[in-house]
Amino acid sequence: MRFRKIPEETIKRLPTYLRGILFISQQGHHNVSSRELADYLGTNSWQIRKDFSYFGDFGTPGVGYDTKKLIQHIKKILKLDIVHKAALVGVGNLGSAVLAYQHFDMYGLAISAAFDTDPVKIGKKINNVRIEDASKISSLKKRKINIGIIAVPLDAAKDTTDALVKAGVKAILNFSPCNIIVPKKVKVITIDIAMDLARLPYYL
Amino acid sequence: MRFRKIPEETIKRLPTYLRGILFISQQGHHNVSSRELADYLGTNSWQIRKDFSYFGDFGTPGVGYDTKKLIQHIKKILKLDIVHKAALVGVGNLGSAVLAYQHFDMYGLAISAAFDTDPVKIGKKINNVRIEDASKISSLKKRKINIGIIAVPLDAAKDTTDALVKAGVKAILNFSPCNIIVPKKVKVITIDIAMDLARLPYYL
DNA sequence: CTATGTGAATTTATTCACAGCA
DNA sequence: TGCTGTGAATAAATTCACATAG
Repeated sequence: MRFRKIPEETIKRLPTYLRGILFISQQGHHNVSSRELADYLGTNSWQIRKDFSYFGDFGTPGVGYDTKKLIQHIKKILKLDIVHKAALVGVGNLGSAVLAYQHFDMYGLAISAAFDTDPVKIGKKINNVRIEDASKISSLKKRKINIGIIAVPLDAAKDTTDALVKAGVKAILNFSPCNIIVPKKVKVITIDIAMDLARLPYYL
Repeated sequence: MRFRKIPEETIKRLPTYLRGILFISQQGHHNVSSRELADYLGTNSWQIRKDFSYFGDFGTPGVGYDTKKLIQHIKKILKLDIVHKAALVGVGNLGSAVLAYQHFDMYGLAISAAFDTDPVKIGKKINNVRIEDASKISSLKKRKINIGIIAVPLDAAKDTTDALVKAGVKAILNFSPCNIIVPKKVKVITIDIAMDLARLPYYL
């Protein structure tokens, strides 16, 4: 294996691969070929082999990949080998959905704090997470939580972003349909649901 | 202007551009330069000009783009110039969030049907949409609704997909963390929230 | 003089095709 | 023989640089 920088597009695909391999592993398979994984995920085998080739020789020609080893290695690359805590801001419909979402733990992710401004919600517990007053976002620094999830209404997005950045958050998942402005060292991934839905008619 | 195929990546950016131009237009500006739009959206001006160049000469050198014309034209390309009806399946936390989402109408999109299997939910109204029994998905064909949104739990995703396809749905927004299998003529866009969150630790 | 539109250059990603190993 | 790993070929997207138009 030759060392090379892992392309951004490969990084984007890794979580999907991880999901697929975890599933196949749970089915009791100790090995998986690039073809099998590709069929399961709806991709093609050469893409998978190329992607895997960026970070090591894991496969056995004629056999395939050791699922356990592969899971460990992908987790390591994505830094999912240690548990990360995330803080949710905005416990409305979308925020509640995120809190209740069942599929984070397999990636070593846990939402361990939630904030809202609504006095009715503050103090309540959802999925074992107590909702705190949004003014307490600053406490994230002490609690060593450096991932934030923004699920507040559009007009509160800017202030929420600023509060998270001030609290030392280094990565943000943003559900607001807007460009949030952060220092360069902070990574933002935006999921704009309306934008993806708006793209569908084009393909009709 | 020279005719060329619009690249897929350009199509993906168009809804964002549309959002930005709509905002700037609502502020009372009749013109916008590629630089202004780029600053607002957090991108760069040459990307915007290149993207726009694929579908016409809209700009006036020295001035910029006419916002009204640009909005109309982008809507036309994305086929958002006519109102599209979408059907939501699964009115849990996430489904409710999607139903309550305020940002669809500016794209000419309306969720006009909702389905669930829970008898407690069936018959209730959320955001003026009555929740119907999931067995009635087949009625979408008659109602000329050809966009589906899947917000059901993972184990119900396959059956829901099949029901939507059978009902003549031609485009699907899928929130389930799985590869749903559809005929080639059906377009699927998957939003896997856990996958995007799982990518964040990598950048820490 | 300002901002568009676009060829050309560059970078990045995908696909192919096959050598080489179990 | 079956499947990996990877150079090489191809395709696609981004970035630049500048001629051109108002």
